[in-house]
Amino acid sequence: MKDVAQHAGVSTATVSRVLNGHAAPTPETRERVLAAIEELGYRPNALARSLRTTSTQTLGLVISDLLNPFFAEIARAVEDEARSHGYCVVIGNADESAEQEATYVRTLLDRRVDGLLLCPATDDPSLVREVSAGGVPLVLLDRTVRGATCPVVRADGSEALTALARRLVGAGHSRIGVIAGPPDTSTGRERSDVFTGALGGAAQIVHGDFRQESGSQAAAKLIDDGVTALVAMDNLMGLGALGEIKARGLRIPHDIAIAVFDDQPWFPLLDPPITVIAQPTVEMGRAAARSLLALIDGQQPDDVRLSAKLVLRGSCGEAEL
Amino acid sequence: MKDVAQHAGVSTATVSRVLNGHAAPTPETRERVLAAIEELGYRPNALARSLRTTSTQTLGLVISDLLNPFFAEIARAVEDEARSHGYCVVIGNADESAEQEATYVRTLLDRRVDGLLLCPATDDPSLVREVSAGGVPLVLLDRTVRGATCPVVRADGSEALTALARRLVGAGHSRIGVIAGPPDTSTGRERSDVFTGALGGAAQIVHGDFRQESGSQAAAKLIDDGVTALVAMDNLMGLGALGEIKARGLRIPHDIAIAVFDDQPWFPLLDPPITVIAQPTVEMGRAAARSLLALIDGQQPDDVRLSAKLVLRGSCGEAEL
DNA sequence: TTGTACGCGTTATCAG
DNA sequence: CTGATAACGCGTACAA
Repeated sequence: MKDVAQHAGVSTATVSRVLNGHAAPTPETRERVLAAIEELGYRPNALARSLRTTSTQTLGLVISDLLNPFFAEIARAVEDEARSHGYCVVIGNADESAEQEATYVRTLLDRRVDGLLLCPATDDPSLVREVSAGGVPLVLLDRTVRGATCPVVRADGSEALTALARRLVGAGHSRIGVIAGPPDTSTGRERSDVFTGALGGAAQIVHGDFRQESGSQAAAKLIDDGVTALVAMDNLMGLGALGEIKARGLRIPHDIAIAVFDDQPWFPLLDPPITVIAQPTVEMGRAAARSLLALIDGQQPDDVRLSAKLVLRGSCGEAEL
Repeated sequence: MKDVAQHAGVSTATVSRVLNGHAAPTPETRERVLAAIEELGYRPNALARSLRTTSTQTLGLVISDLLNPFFAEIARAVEDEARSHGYCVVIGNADESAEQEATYVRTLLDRRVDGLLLCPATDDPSLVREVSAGGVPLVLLDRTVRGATCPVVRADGSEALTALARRLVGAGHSRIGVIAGPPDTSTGRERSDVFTGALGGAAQIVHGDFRQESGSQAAAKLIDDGVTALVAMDNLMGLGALGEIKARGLRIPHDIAIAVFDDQPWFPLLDPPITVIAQPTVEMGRAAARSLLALIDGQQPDDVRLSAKLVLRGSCGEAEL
């Protein structure tokens, strides 16, 4: 910057003013500064700028698992929305580990992100408290924690899950297996609670960890137990369950019905296509980003609940109804 | 930091020394400082630290498309490797747009990442030159650019593609359709060049853009032209092609054979399972991170070429051979 | 071993 | 409209 100033025959202050679009500088000096910048290939140091302004124009996003397409979609939506407001997003991948999540959150805070978007790995509120204590704007995404005091953006699957339960019961299923998420996550508990509630308690539940492998194992256990329908509460566990079904040579929906929470582009390719509960991922990501930006702006955004939708495709025997 | 110093009855210099694990401070003063840090919940400002040390312990990764599982896997591998070396990764999503790619690269440079990993959207070398001119360590990943002078890490699909070509010809296919990537990307060109070369020129090529929609359109065109086999040079275009095949009610491999570049966890679930050319994504990501760290360390890492492997599953009529 | 003082690259205040 | 100058939070030579 000093070089640029010298080159243009002005002070660094003036260079700064040109850079920040202040009204002050004469068109003529502005021209000279711009020319010098161009010639020297000068680029301002964002670190120094942030140190001075205490604003990084950056949002932190800590997600549970980058390899889970559901979160990848959310990440992309967050990024789109943020960019359209002049913000950058730094993504941290917690890999469904509370420890790694905490590490990332602290790293992002140390780098002074202007706000934080968090998909909590567990419903333990301690990390959330830590962030709040630091006074950093925080929004929870997809999952919540016990006694959360910050805005939460998530999908509401109640209606869809209830409809699905009715559908399965109506199709004559009396032994239904639920492949649920971890009991210490809000989505892991709520989805299976709502579903089994609608079922009237006639379900068998196995908890997985939102990963493919756990879906296979849970499916194996439930099939051995004689269920005639399987509901996977996450796309990765659904993938695992489908693999187990295929490995056993079972036919869908004749031998076993299946539905999956989260839609994926390849579900319609299977035979029969898979019935799913689709979450509005893009809207969730965008809404979360907007809420966080509002919070940063000093406003008090409300919680957001977007509803998930049941998409019937045939894997629950819909065609036969 | 001043607060901590006061609280512990020392100078900020001593606090700094404790923070950075210098040998100097007495165990006793160290103890006091640590206590003060704990009590005040002090966290060092990474911005200020980086400004002073000119090192951010951060790697930039600009990828073509976060929603493409291939890149998501790479991103995760890069992150794992980087973290194990004490580095953090900032991911930028270029969305297959050269413009957005350039924006992200500049943003990352402005934030003074210690090095940059780039999956170039096109083979135009100008952006790469710009980075190199800035003296920032740079490694190209998956794709290269014309006249690249920096280390490149990528998969070599020649052997697998040649084997696939032989297989298809051996199975009696004489009209083979290739769904290639954009001609202005190295992977878009090379894969179809190698494949059609091995075929002896008897292929019809349609270029897509590494996205699902373009895969459907390309497949439609090629099927209309009467091909009996389809090879998609990327998993997303493969997804699109499979959708088009399903929509037309064609049977694989009887009516049409298909193979896809990139493996995906759901390919084995289809009936028949899809034959693929699998890239070593994890190793690519890790190798790229290692190369970049070596470069940052002042070494001169060589290019890395990992070989992709043909995985026969049945969608090219292997069972009938 | 510890403290003082300077500088990293910016922005903002205050004179002029 | 422009130019000194202080300050952002930290690391480090230098002196004590």
